[in-house]
Amino acid sequence: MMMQNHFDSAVSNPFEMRLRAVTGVDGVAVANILSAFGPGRDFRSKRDIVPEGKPAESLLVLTEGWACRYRLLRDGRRQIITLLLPGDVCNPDVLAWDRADYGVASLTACTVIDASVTALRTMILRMPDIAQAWMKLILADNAMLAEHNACLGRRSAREHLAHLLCELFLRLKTVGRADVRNFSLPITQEEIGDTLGLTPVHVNRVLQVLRNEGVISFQGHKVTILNRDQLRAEAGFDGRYLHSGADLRLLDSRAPVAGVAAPSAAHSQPART
Amino acid sequence: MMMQNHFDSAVSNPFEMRLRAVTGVDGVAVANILSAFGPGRDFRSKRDIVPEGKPAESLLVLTEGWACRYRLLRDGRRQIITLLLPGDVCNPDVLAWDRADYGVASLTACTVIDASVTALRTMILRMPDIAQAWMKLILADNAMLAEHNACLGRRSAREHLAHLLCELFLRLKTVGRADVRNFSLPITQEEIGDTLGLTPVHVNRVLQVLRNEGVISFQGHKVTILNRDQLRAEAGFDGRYLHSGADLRLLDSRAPVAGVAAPSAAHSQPART
DNA sequence: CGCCTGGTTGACGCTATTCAAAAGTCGTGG
DNA sequence: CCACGACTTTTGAATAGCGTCAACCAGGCG
Repeated sequence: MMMQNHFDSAVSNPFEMRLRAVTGVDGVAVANILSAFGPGRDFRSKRDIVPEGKPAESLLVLTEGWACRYRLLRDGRRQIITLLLPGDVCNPDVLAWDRADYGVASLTACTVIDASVTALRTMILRMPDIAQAWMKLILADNAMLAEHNACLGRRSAREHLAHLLCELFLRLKTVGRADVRNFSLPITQEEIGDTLGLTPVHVNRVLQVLRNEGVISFQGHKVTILNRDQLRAEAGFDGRYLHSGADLRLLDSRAPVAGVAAPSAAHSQPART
Repeated sequence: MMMQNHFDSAVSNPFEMRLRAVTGVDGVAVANILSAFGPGRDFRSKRDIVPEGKPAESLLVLTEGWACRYRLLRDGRRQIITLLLPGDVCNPDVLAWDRADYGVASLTACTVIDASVTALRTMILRMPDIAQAWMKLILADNAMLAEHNACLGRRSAREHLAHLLCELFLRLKTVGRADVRNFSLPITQEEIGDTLGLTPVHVNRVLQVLRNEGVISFQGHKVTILNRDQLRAEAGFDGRYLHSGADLRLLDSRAPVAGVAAPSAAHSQPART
């Protein structure tokens, strides 16, 4: 069953990294899953990958760049349901229905690999551990949606934005796309607003407050977390919902992570409980 | 594998109804799934069924009454992630992790049946169609969470409340708990607020506007949808995301449903497009 | 060089929150 | 049957948070 797949460097493949982190599957199962996918397709920035309500015939995984799932209201208001990062499954529900309730769009230039649904389904039917792996991926998605509900319903704009930055940092970390305290946030403030349920104007203002207070720096779509403890505290962030094996202490200055050079203590500020 | 289960009347069992509606599984598979569950446990109103962050050892299904999944922020703010109605799975993620990210609480007196996770897992491993059924249940949950995100992020209080009423009506309908245009809404306005991300005071005000305009009537926790078309239009409601086979035309006065006596035309108002 | 997209800023308005209190409602016990 | 207390619904007034509108600025690209 194991066959050649289209990934050159297994280690740097974000989908494989995420698969291992979330599902805990072993090497053979990983190779089997990956073997179902074809070569990548490239998309320019801000294109529909799957238009809303349009049936999709294959399951898509983002391997490079940023994308999103979105819902549109009739009058044009848009809610970004999930920001999709490298390694994320774009449309898991294609495993159950051929028509998704949402659209998938690229936010930057990006590349997507796809697998035929029937191929995945037979694989799932024959290999129970792979079925379990997909179940975990879907449930991880579920957990993220639940947390976002809490953010949208009960957190202030400031808390919500801080929460988003914490989440993105950890998610990017688990696919090897974040530094010790910096990461790239290559989307517009309007798109951030569509994610948080805010207007771009308000996103801008809140962002500046966080900047002026020295919690983060943000210039040219590069974010640096200057005060991990404060950011985490303001967000009320507890990353366990990510179920991604990411080391949650990455956001805690009191618990530097083994295997990482001690974070420059000169810049990180002490916790202020 | 088929064995006696604890349901007296298969037809009126809401979990079975939902299972059939969402997953489309046949009689044998349904019986197998049901056979994994024990007799019901009863809960008083407003109790924790699974406290937040506490590990659960079994999968729970609500068969009577209302409950919810919720998340608490440190300062006491609560977001109800999902309202659970008869037939709903309380904690699907127990299939992947033993510790849920949210709590489950009863909102009314209710009864819950449970199945051991290991029993379900072996069943899933051996019977692919049952694995597929659980996948669909989970993805249906996912779809609902996504829609709620759009509600929380981009709908006004009024739109959101209208949307909630539409959703509850259809969901109750698929488990046989709603009339042609009435249903019972046995929770407090504070709990509605925790669902919509609003304060109870504001829920009260919005509710009254809808009442005064004759869109709904609402007294003693009984809701009557007086003007289906207006309610649906104001909510921007499209029930396909429910994936429950519910007849979406139940909310459209122009398409009365076969098999149902013509809704009393004297009371239903004409569409006012 | 001018256009276009995206970021920034200010003034103003509306939606929903907050605080507070009155008026039901319901279960319980006398 | 009535009285009591706890919870829920309702109402009002004041406020805060975020949205809207509009203008201006900066950078990239044809």
